[in-house]
Formats: sequence, structure tokens, C-alpha cells
Amino acid sequence: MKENTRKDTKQKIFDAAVTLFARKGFHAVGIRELARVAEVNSAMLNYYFGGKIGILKEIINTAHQRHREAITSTDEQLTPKQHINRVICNFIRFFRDNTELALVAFDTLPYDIPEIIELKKKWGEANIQLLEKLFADIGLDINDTVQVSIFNGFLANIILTHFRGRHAWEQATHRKIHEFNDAFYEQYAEMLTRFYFNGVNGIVQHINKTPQKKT
Amino acid sequence: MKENTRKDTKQKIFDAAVTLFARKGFHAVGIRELARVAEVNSAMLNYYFGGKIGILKEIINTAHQRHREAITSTDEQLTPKQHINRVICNFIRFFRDNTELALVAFDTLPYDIPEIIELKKKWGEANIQLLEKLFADIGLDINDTVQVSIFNGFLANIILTHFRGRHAWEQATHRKIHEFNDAFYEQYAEMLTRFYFNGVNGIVQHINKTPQKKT
Amino acid sequence: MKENTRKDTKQKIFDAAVTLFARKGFHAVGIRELARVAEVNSAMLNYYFGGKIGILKEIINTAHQRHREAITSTDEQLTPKQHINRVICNFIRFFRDNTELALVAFDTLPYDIPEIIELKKKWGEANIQLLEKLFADIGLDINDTVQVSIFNGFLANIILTHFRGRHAWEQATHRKIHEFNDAFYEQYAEMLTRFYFNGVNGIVQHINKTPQKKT
Amino acid sequence: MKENTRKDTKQKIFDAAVTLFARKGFHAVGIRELARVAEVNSAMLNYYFGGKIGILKEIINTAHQRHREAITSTDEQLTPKQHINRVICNFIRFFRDNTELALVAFDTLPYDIPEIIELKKKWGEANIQLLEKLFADIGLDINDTVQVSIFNGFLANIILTHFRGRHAWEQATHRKIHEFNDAFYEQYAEMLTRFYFNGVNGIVQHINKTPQKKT
DNA sequence: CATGAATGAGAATTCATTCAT
DNA sequence: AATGAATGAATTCTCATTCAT
Repeated sequence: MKENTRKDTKQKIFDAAVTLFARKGFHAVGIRELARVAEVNSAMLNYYFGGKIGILKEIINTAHQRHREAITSTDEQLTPKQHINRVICNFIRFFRDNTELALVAFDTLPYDIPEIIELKKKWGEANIQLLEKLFADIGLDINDTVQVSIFNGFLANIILTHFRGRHAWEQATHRKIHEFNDAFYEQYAEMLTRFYFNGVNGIVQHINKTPQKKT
Repeated sequence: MKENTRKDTKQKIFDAAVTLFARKGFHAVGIRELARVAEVNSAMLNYYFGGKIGILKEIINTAHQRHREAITSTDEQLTPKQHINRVICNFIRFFRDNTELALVAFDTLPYDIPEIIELKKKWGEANIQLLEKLFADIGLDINDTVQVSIFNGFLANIILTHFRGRHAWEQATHRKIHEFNDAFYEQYAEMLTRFYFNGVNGIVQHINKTPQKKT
Repeated sequence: MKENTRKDTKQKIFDAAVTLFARKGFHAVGIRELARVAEVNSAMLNYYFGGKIGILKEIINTAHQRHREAITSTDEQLTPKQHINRVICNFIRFFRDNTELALVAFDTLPYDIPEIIELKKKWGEANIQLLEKLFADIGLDINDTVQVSIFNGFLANIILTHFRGRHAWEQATHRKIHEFNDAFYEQYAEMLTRFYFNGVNGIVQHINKTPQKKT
Repeated sequence: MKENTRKDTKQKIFDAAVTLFARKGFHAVGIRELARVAEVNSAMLNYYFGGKIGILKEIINTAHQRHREAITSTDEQLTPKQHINRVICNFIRFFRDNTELALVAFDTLPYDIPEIIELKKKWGEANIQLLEKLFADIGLDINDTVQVSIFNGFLANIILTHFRGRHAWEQATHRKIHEFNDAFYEQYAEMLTRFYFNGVNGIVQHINKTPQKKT
């Protein structure tokens, strides 16, 4: 007796792929394992996604779309510190809701699959533009390579690092860490805002005292 | 006429593995490709390392040993700010000298290979102890989960993130970025020190004003 | 709005199959490709023909029926040379009008599909009877294995060879050869008649001089 | 206990491929069946030939090389009739010794495999040059499309047709036809020579009487 | 130490066909 | 009559590893 509606099958493949890719990496997951976990015939995978790479593409696109939505909801008038806090809270929200999706989309090494390289480039360029507004707002110089190198993807990365570590730990121990609850992430956001705000301020003040030119 | 000494063959395999694993990920690299790049017979790979996983193990061990050496050379008497700066400089030195080695060792997802999970756990635990000294020195509370969550692996990760991005870019574009020279990394270290020091200070001061306990 | 009548769908499948089988061979063509080219749902193919082999069967039957019709219209009273010329013209007409159909029906290797073997045998035996009349008319001995070996399927094959070569060339170069027009085939038929008539005569005369028996 | 020398394995694959491709066609033969018939591990097939297409390539090259050797041994001073007879005898020798090889090489439809198209083109062009000498010797006009269309590949094709039919019959009935022995082929060669010689003469004489121009 | 042949399991994908709608 | 989802077997090819030389 088939209980699947059409939509189910594709979604089941997608979900299983996100989970497995996040745990083992794209290349370590075979489509047979994937089909088994998704409880789906392995040919369906090609039927819906055109191949294994097609699934990865859809994961990457979905992740970046949600990521972008999470970020771009910061268009109100805010003080720099509020701005930072809003970005951090959005990031945390996004990563909490999409931990494995984000890990797959942002961590998968793609240098052997040209299509994925292109896709990552495309999204990477799109993201840079989003950061510029924040950078300008808090007084950082978008043309200073050193500053950009430090802060480009900084907040996303530091938060991603937290979730990567948490995920790794939970996978390795097969135990969920209940400590990481709402209360924790409130504190986390507040402290990270403080840290980032003070850190940036220290830099901006120093630069204003001793201006320097960069090629 | 072959000029290979014993050491050469093993080293050639190791070097090729570091490069290829860094670019494509562990599972995406086949031993035939590896042997071809290393200009070595593919059976030699099993002879010297006992298998593909053996190579990864050796890479992880080598990376963590060098990483540890780089960190533990900070046993002199230093002010907190000097301490931070020293750690940052050591990290940068380490990652500049061992970019691909570190990327393989720290980024390879291993949840399908029990031996690698164990190895990573072992090194992970060893590293935490190293951090405690720094945390204590700059006034952070090692028992506060939020603080630990932010700062655990923070410096290593923010620098690793830089090198991961740089490596990704260089691989994708097949061009070396000459901007990232000694002068750049001097500035980078200085600015990151300032950022970190001010950021931590902001937190410590705030906590001292409103102390709170965490399990 | 779909304008397909029932007959359309079946015919579209048949036509696409003839074209594709002629170009790539029966086994090299998948039913999905076939359905795509025919602009038809792939399930229709089973609905109308009972399976992929069913299409091939219908092609073979159609080809042999038309082939037989083309040949058997030579029942008038003719001189041997006229008889030969009539057969040649009929063959040419048939192959020009049904090039791909004939190529599929006569060239498809079927020794892995018992049903097709049987079908080919059936038509093969039917064709031999048709040749006997021609053979007797021009003085060839139907019981002489050597003569039969040379002339059995001779005319059909030499003409088929021409169309096979022409088709191959046109497919490989994606260009139609306009040289092969009505005028060309008139000359072709005339010259082939002459060649065949003189060739056969040389043999018949020689045999009459030095009669020989064959088992 | 392995009884294979190195050379055996490759040869066994080649031989099995020739037999199977001749019987069922290239695409109808799977590599697993091929490996089973050759009594060889199916991976060896890729090891030695780089893939299924690689085997076909080698078959085509081998066939054309032997074909060319068989033809080009006619460089003595001969009368036209002797020349024709020599070519016919060489063809028969070649096809008797290499029936299946030739059937695969000359009959395999390749319009879906670009590499094979190129290979066939290459050999096709090479063969045309060989024919020119014979054509000139017996008085045919190499620039007359009609004549070339009739005689291009004529002798090879009429003999190939014989062997194709014989092979098909023997495969379908699973019985060898012992009638086709040395004595038969001597007669066959003689009669075909006579047929061809008289047929060509009829054409040449007719053309000399009523010369015509062709574009 | 080094080689190239060999192995058997597994990779991703496509196959012809069936079935409920 | 027609559709699109589903199936399970089959496809070619590659995998990491072993072994005799």
C-alpha cells in the first residue's frame, strides 16, 4: 500500500540527503544508502533531481535563499549596535533552523565539480553585496583588504563554527545537547554582539588615530 | 634510472594526498588518482600507509602535532595582550606553512570512519587543555558555556576561515593571491589582536558588573 | 490543446522508431529517447506496441510487406533483360521511398531475441520463392549452391549497400546529398541492369560450355 | 590456481567481444556477459581497453589493418582479369579468416558514438585510395558518380553479404554449413570473377560507344 | 621495494515496464 | 487515451585492496 503523495518522495530524498551529506560529506554518501534512508526507490533520485549533484545544487540554492531571506530582513533604521545584534540574531535563527542544510551548503568542498564551483561563486558574489551595508554602518572600510579579510563572513563563520562543532559533537556522541536552548542563544547573541561591537570599535578608533593606506 | 630513496616514495604519497584531499575532500580522491599525482605505484600506498584511511590518519596526526608545537611555544611570561598576539602570530605562522595540511585535518568530516572519529576526539580533548591557560590569562571563565562556546576554537577558526576562503578562491580561479604577503599578515595579526582584545575586554567588564552563574 | 487523434500517436511512435533505429541501432535507442523524439508519453509505447520489441516487429513486417509488393508487381511477360531492369527499378523505388525502414528491417541483428529470429526466418523463406522465378527466367540454376550464393539477395544487397552507404554518409555529415536525384537513379538502374545482364550472361555461357554438377 | 598469462586475458576479452558483437550487435552485449564468456573479471575489460568502446575501436582497427594487408598484396603486374581475380581471392581469404571480426567492424552502426564515427571515416577514406588503382586498371571512370556508386565497395560488399548471410544462418540454426569448403570458394571466386569481368566489360563498351559527361 | 595484473564489491545512472489516476 | 510516478533489474565503470613476481 503506497502512502506517498507525489510531493513526499522528493521531499524525503531532499531531507535524507541533507542529513547524510551533513554527517558524512557529499562524496561519502552513496545513492543507495540515500535511497534506503529516504525509504524511496533509488531511481527516483535521478527522476526528481537528475542525479546526485542535482540534489547538492538544490540544497545549496535552498540554503542560500533562506540565508539571504534571514539577512535581508534588516532594512529598518537601527543604530550600529542594534544593527549588529539584529544580524547576529538572524544568523542564529537561521542556523538553528537549518543547521544541517547550512553545513552542507557552506562546508561541502566542490573543487572537483565545476557546476558546484559556479554555483558557489554566484552566491558568494551575491552575499558580498549584502555585507557592504553592515560594514559601512559600523564604520569599517570595504576597500581595506585586511579589514575585509577579517570581517568578510566573520559573523556567519563564527556562528557556523559553533553549530559545526555542536553538530560534530552530537553526531560523534549520538547525544543531543539540551544545554543549547533558547536561553542559551539569547545570552550567546548578546555576548557576541558585545564582543563584536567592542572589537570593531577598538579597530575603528585605532584607525582613526593612525590612518593608513592600502593598495 | 629511478632516483627515489625509500623516504621519497612515502613523502610523495603524503604530499600528494594533502594537496588532493584539501582540494576535493577525502572521499572524492581515488587512490589511482593519488598514485598518479604522486608518481608512484598505487600498491605502494597500501605498503606504506596500510590503506587510504592510514594516510588520513597520518595527516591528522602530523597536523595536530605541528599545531600543538606552534601553540605551546608560548610559555614565557607575557601580558594578556601580548599573550593573545603571540597565539595569533603562531596560528598564522602555522596556517601559512601548513594550509592544506590543516584544511584536511580540521575540515574532513569523519562520521563514517570510527577510527578517524576517535582520533579527532583525542586531539580535540588535548586542545581544550591548551586553551584553558589562555582563557584564564585573559579573564574568561572556563566554566561558562556561553563564553566557551564563543571562544572555543575562536582564534583558530577565524584564522582557519581566512585560509579556507583564500585556498578556495585560489583553487577555483587557479590564481595565487599575491596580496597575502608578509606585510599583509603583520597587519592582519595586529588588527586581529586589537579586535580580540577589545572584544574580550568588553565582555569581561560587562560580566564583572553583572555577574551571572552558568552550569 | 492537443490535436492528436488516436492514429497520430501510434504513427508518431512508429516513425520516430524507424528513424532512431536506423541511425543508432535497435539496442542503442532507449524508449525514453524514443518517446521524447516522438513527442509522446513513454507509456503509450507499451500501450500501442506491447513493448520495444513490438515496434521492431511491426517495422520488420511493414518493410517486408512493402518490399514484397514492390517485387511482385513484375508479373507481366518480359524478356530476361526487361525482367532484370524491372526488378532493379522496383528495388530502387522501394529503397528510395523506405530507406530507413529497410535499413532497420534488414540490418538489425537479432540473435538475442528469439521472436525476431523467427520473424526474419519467415520472411527470408518467403523471399527465396520470389527469386526463383527471376533466376529461372535469366537462366541461372536454382540448385547450384555457388550460383545461389552469388545471386541470392544480390540485387537487393547491392542496392541496399548503396543506400546504407548514402544514409551513413548523410548521418555522419548531417548533409543531404542532392546528387542522388531522379536523373542519377535512372542512370544507376540502366547501368546496373547492363552490368548484371552481361555478368550473368558470361556465367551462363561458360556453364553451357563446361557443364558441372553440384550437390 | 591461475593459468592465465598476462597476454591471455586481453586476448580472451577481444575474442569474446568479436564473437558476441558479431552475433548480437555492440549495444546488445553487456560487459558482464562479455566478461562471463571471456572467463575474465569484468574490471579487466576497463583495465585493458579503457571501456567498452575501447574494445570496439580495437576491433575496427584490427579488422581494417588485416583488410588492408589482404588487399595491398596485389602489387604485381597483372592483366585486368587477373587483377580482379586476385582481389576477389584476397577478399575471400580475408573474410573466411576473419568473418566475425569483419562483420563487427563493417556492420556496427556507430552514429551515436562520435569516436567511432571518426574512426570509420578515417578508414573509409584510406580504403577509397586503394580502390582507385583497380578501377583505373579495369577501365572504370573514378569521376563518374554512378559508376563509383555501383562499384565502390562492390566486391567487398558482395562477398561480405555472402558471409553475413552464412553467419546469420549458422547462428540462427546453431549448425555449421560444411558445404562452404575450399572447393566451394574456389568455384565461387572463379564465377564471381567471370561475373564481374563480363559485367564491367559490358558497361565499359557501352560507355565507349555513347560517351557521357557527369558533374 | 616496486610493479602491474587481478579481484569483487560498489559507484551512479538508465533501462523497459507497470500502475494508479 | 493519456499521464507521470514508481519499480527493480541492468547498465558501464571505478573503487580500495591483494598478490605473485
